[in-house]
Amino acid sequence: MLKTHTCGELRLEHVGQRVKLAGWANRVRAQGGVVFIDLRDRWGITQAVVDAQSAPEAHAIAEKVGREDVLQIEGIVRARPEGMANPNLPSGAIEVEVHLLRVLSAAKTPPFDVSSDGKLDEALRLKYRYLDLRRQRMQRNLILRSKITKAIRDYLYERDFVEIETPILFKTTPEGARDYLVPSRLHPGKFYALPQSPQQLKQLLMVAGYERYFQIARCFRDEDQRGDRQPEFTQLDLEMSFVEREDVLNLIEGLMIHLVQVAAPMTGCQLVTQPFPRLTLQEALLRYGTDKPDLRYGLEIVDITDLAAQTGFRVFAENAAAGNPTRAIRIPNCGNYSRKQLDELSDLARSVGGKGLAYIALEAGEAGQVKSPIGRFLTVEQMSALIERMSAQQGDLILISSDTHATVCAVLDAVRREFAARLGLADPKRIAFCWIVDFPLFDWNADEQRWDPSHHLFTAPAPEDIPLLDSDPGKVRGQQYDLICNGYEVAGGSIRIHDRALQEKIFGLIGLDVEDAKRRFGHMLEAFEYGAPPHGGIAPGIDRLVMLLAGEPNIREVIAFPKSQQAADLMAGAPSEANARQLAELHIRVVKDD
RNA sequence: GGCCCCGUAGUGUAGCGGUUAACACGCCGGCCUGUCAAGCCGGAGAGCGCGGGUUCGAAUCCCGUCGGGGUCGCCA
Repeated sequence: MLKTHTCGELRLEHVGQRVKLAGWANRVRAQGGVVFIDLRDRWGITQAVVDAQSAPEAHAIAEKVGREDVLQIEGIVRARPEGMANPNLPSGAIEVEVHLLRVLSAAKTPPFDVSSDGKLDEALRLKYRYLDLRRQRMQRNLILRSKITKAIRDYLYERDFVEIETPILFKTTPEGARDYLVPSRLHPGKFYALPQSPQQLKQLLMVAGYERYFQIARCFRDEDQRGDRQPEFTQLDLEMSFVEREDVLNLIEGLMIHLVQVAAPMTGCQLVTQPFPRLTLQEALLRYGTDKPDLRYGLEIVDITDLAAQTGFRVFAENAAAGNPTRAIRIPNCGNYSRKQLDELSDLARSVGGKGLAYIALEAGEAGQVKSPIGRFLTVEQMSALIERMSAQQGDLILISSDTHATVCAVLDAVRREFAARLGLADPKRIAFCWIVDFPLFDWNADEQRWDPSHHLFTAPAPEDIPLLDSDPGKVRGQQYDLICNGYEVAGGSIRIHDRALQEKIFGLIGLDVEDAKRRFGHMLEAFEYGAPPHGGIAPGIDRLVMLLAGEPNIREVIAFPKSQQAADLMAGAPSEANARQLAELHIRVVKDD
């Protein structure tokens, strides 16, 4: 080894030892007769001291050392002189008196400062990702990710799960997200698809009798990017046989609590509540306006449809008559908002499809006025009933949306998140999980005049709702569950259909005829005829989970080599053109768009 | 595909119709034996992503385009 110790481990107890260290020059402070070099490796920073008197050769080299040069030093660990310790450095009580200094690899001046976590242009970070990854923030995040992955494996191996790999080259499934296709050289005109998730394969592993399977699986979806969505991402894919919903939820809840404990020493994250609250989808929409509520803060939605219906404000009355709701959120201590600020909130509402946002501002103080553009349509009694319903006090702001259920949800969800940000309510160190259950099995697709699966094709209906499949499919609940954390969906799963007849019935309802179904899923249907156990599973998104545990705002921060929003690798320059020979072998002709 | 924000020395920013295009860090040279965001002195380095237009005059205004980010659609 070129080093006897890491740059993070030397302490007072090592004083007097002869050591070899190697790493990068994090910062260099030349001070005439003595040069200080902060030597950095994955484990930390140790100060090397090169003295012109005692080590003239090393000193001559040290004077020319630049940032990010790769160095090896040999010397003696010594306590720093009285008053010279650096309390900001774990190794700050000691330093290494250098006798020998070697430059193992000189570095060009890097395009940005590797020794700090300061703000940088995203494109620059991605172009020089290997330098970005040297920075402390990214080192911490990737090491955290590794610890989380190991903790997941440990947890599941302890519970007798089997880790099994499934193919990356698989079959296209027209449902769901857009597939990434891989042309076949041996089969002209045919394509593999990269898996959107190993969904079918893990169910087949249940048919195969493994009973408890998991995989840290790479998944691919050719859809537009977001801060929490990359074209390739990693799921903990998991499936169990002979289980019911409770078994899966309990297993995962235990795992998540464990992962927070694993991450906490590195990131200071804290679990907000356990056991995890459970909300039905409907409840989540009514109270938070979204199927992925952030429970780190309140700002809950309150229904005021009955009160609004009685007022003289036409929008409220007409909506109530049409069966549409009016709901509101109380924002504490924002009753002094200016007209301009309130107008901006209407813009926010419009940006998510609303027509506007009514407000009642209760100015602070004894003499505080009630300001509201709809005030003149309400009697004094109606106004006070509304204020009471909202539990509002002087100084509060009430924001009201009246529209279709879906629009009211969208508007008040946006309002809620906006004020959480403005009021600093979403502390990234706090981790608030909740389960969402009781999803409808189908959504009505008005364009195609048919039912679409709201989760996926293999989700089992709630047993008591099976009769409704014939009479009222929209009312059938699926045995589906989502795990939400801090406003992000971090896992989704379900109990699956293991009965061929029921599966065929579902195919029928979503407009797949028998021939179609056989062509696409014949292997599944056939497998179900050979003794399929009842089974179910879930797939937590590891990128999102690590992002949240790390307190990061997007998943690029926890992925070593992420793609840009245009799904490009800015470092290597992917995607790139294939040459004529490659294309010919693959039986591909590229068509230029106009 | 729509909407919004950003693009100025190596980096982060300022400048928003007339400036020798500014500041900090970094870089180069010098001084310095206890620094640790070292300090002090001196210096080099951009014509403002790219293309076009408006104007006497454009980094500043307009159009297009490229790149990055956010968001709606999309993501079973």
